[in-house]
Amino acid sequence: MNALAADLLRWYDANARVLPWRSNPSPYRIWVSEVMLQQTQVETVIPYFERFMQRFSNLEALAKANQAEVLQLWEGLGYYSRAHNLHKAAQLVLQKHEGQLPHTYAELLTLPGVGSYIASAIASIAFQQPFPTLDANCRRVYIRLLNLQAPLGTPALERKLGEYAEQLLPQERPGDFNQAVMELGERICTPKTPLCEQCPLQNICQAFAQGTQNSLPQRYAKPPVPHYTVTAAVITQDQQVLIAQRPANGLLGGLWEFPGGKLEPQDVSLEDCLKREIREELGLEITVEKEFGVYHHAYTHFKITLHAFLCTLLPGQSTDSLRHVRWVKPAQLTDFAMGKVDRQIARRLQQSPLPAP
DNA sequence: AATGCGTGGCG
DNA sequence: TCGCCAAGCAT
Repeated sequence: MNALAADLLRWYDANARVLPWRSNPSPYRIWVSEVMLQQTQVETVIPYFERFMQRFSNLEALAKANQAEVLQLWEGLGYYSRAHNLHKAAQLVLQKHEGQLPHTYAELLTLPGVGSYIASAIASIAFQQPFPTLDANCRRVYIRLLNLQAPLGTPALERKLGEYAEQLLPQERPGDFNQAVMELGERICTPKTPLCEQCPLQNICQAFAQGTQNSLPQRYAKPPVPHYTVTAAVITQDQQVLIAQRPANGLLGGLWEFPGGKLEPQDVSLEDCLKREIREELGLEITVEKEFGVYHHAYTHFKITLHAFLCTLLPGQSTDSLRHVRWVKPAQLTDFAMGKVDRQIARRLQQSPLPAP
């Protein structure tokens, strides 16, 4: 084993945190943890993982679950296609692999939601196979060790990182090595103000030697994010409110919301915007009664300011033919998975009585 | 291959 | 307050 791997594994053995997916590390638990950890930090994932495992303690339980319940347990974690893909993949494994997660990298890669990182992570951590992981932590650690100045994402850099990861990976304990690099990146070799004094690799780190660690890795500047004004309708009737389910794919796919949409140039007012959106999306005519809060939120690629309004249906309007809407009492809103803003609106509804008919 | 996809924590 | 960043994947 190379000296770097030996040093790092020694550090890991002495410092590795106790994490739920490290105790009782079944392939299923490791898989779920890796999907949840995608673009999401360890501290955020822990409570979600615990709840998920309590409800779906094995692959078969997950495969047989309702999609709605899976989504509900995922609410707040974001990137909801992960939940859809995980659920689909569990059903696929149950049908075609007799409930056993495949052992090979190539087979893992065919599962929906499993890409090169997660396939390597499962193969190495669950099945002790020598596949190097290359996530954001590993990239940062290797870029600093080698003092690489190229911006993230450039092909030459990616190739170099892949070769380096391959070269460092020990045949023994590949899964622990991968986790050690990631945990070093998360706790010591952090994006801002890394704790180089505590780093077991300080003496071989070229960025530390040059004093460049704080400016690595380099990135391309991100384009400015657009800001939209959005309206949402809280349509009430007989002490119930109308919610609508979003399309299965795309932003907040499959989640429930208070219907509405973006303010367009032709809208002369927020009220105008909301009436138009409800007409276009649901074919319903509404009366906009009263403001119900202003909400700010930042998604990955844009920001919104959302104006919610209490509304009522005009006489003669019916929702009977609409498949993706439900009338629910405020207390029931908890049963429907929602994004953050709509959940805030739902909570406010649960705290304030609806207007009397 | 460039872009869309959530949310929370941090400085 | 606000931009940055995170155990990436799909298309």
